[in-house]
Amino acid sequence: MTAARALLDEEGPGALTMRRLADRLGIRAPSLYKHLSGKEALEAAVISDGFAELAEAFEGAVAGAADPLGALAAAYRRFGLEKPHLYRLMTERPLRRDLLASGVEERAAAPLLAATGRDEALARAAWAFAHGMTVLELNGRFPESADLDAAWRQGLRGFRRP
Amino acid sequence: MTAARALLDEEGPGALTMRRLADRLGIRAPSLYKHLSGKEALEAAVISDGFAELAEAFEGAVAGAADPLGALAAAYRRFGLEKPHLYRLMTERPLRRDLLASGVEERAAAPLLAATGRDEALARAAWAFAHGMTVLELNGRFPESADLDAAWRQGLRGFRRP
DNA sequence: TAGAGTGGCTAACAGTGTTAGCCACTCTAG
DNA sequence: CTAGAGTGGCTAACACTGTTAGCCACTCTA
Repeated sequence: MTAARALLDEEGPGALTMRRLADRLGIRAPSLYKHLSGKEALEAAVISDGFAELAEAFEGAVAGAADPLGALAAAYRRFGLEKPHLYRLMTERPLRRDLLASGVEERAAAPLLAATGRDEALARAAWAFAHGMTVLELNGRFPESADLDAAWRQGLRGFRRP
Repeated sequence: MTAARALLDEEGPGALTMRRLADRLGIRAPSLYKHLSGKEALEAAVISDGFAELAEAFEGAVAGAADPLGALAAAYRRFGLEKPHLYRLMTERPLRRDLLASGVEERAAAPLLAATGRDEALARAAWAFAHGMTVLELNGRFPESADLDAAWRQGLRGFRRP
């Protein structure tokens, strides 16, 4: 399913089409259904990959970091900005967990939970903040002139001393 | 455009279709183009309405509130949960500001900016947190058992004392 | 009274996900 | 070695989507 991922990364979600994907594989669209149950399953496969990548980014970020929460936040933001289409696909809609590779969501969540000392409320609040900052930036909701680094610092300050 | 809004509220974004809207108005789809330039303009009109509603909710919430930030957060969450389709439409994608009713976005943003003492970084961080919490809840990303009130409290604590 | 503007209409196009049904190939069981 | 099943391609088609072209009737105004 690396073809699907390439399509998404290069041309955005509008290009992730059964026919476009089939084209890229030298096949006709209906033949895809011999391998996938449908578009939802295709997206779920891409999302599963995305979670694995995010987990790796997180694990790399916390390894030996003096400030794990800050490192996770930076890694999260970078992930969103570098792979915006994938990030949106992963977060935009309710997750079809039944179609997802098992354990992949938990693995991505683990480093944050560890960084907050297993304080679930704190972890959820920090995640919400990071997701909000990232998706609002991706969607161009902040003014061009906004100092987003300052907003990140401001937010993280509140999560660092429980 | 109250018909569009009804369609969205009652049946979700998948039902907000040019043909469905035309049906509801006793018209054929192409005739809509005599009044609107296309679907983007239709969505922008609905979004403009949404911003006005959100602004009213905010203005009502801060009026005489002892804790303006907490009141805004509660109003924000309530807005998202009560009108999930509208909320998603308003936040999910980059804004077509050129199609939006003028001033409506600023009006909705004003109460938060006031509540943070015009600290823009703080306002953006608080907004990102509230949006993250709301959209993650809407998308079913938190576990069923999660104590979201605790997460909201946890997050707001960090924004309250600058 | 002519002309312009308004707002409806049908027909059509290119695109979407998806299904039905057909056909060739390969692998395995007897 | 051959029969049968399974695999993985195919075309044709359906019901949708947003959108355009072109036509036609009505009303308002000069």
